[in-house]
Amino acid sequence: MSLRNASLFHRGTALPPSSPPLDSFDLAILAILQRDNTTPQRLIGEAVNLSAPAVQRRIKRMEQAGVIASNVAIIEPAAVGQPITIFVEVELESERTELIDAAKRQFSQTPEVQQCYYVTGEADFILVITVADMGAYEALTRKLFFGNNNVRKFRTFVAMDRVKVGLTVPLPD
Amino acid sequence: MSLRNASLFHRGTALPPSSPPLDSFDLAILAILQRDNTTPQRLIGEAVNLSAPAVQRRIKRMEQAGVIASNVAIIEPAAVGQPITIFVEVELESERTELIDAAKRQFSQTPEVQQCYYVTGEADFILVITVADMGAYEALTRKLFFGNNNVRKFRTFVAMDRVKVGLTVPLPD
DNA sequence: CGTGAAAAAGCGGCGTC
DNA sequence: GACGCCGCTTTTTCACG
Repeated sequence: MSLRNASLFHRGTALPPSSPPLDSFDLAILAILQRDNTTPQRLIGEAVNLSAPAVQRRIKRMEQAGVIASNVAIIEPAAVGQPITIFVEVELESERTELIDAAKRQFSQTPEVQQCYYVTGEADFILVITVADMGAYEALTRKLFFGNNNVRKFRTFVAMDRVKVGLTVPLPD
Repeated sequence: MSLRNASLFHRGTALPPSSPPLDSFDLAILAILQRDNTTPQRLIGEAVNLSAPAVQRRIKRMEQAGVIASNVAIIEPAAVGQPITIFVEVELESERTELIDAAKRQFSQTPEVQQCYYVTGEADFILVITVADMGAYEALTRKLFFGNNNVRKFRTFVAMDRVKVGLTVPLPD
């Protein structure tokens, strides 16, 4: 694997170099927010033994530090007409930097591509895709893979069961 | 492309029966909330040409219907000591129902396993795992895979770049 | 669905340790 | 520097038309 200077931190959202470490209060707050970020600061304060303003200051600090990346509503894909989830392993012909970057760009711009990771191992990319039906997936493969002559091969895994939908990060005790 | 959604059935994750279909207002609201669910209802109302209480009623309805699965803070894994993301394809020896279910249970209960899908294709499961370092991953493989004699083999893909972190669902226009 | 009032939550300053 | 207590402002919530 030709590892160029791969910075694991991507996108300007890297953590500030000198961000103060998280204490147990911060972790307790995060544990609540990643389950339900509509929880009032008052209740969070009671749960962690802190006043509401203290909770508020910590949340704001963690947002600015990038610890909290965003606050979002999680939508059930089936409810908006995308009931099928598919994993795809993509292997490229060439791993030249420009071609890798071109692939990243194309995958990023495709709305059906929910997640795209550049990986080591026997594949170069792993994609998580949601579609309305297999016809839509077939059309997508034509555009993304067969229509791209830098794609050597790809393997498809259709999800039959979403056993665990991890949004939660395992927090230290 | 039809505006209305078609039938939405996907195994266990079915929606409550007879939930009213989503109209273009609902979709516009969802598009905002899945990007930032702290957006005031007043601003959402201005964006979609609706009053704040109307927005609020629609949001509540979609929450109860399961269209909005949850409201969460997205945490940067690196900030909480889990900078490494790994994909794993797992192939089982036997696909007997009890063994499949046992595997589902074990993966679900493992905190490092962020996502777990039961899939068709050349593998049976695909896992998304976050860990502090490769030592932690090696320990995990011993527990989950080498320590489980129903696991025939597994393939590891270490993420070098999170090109796209899709939480957003592609909404119809 | 919109209007308007009441309740609640978010937000900021100030004194204290 | 961080906390807690106080107000003020904004948002949420729930009548009713």
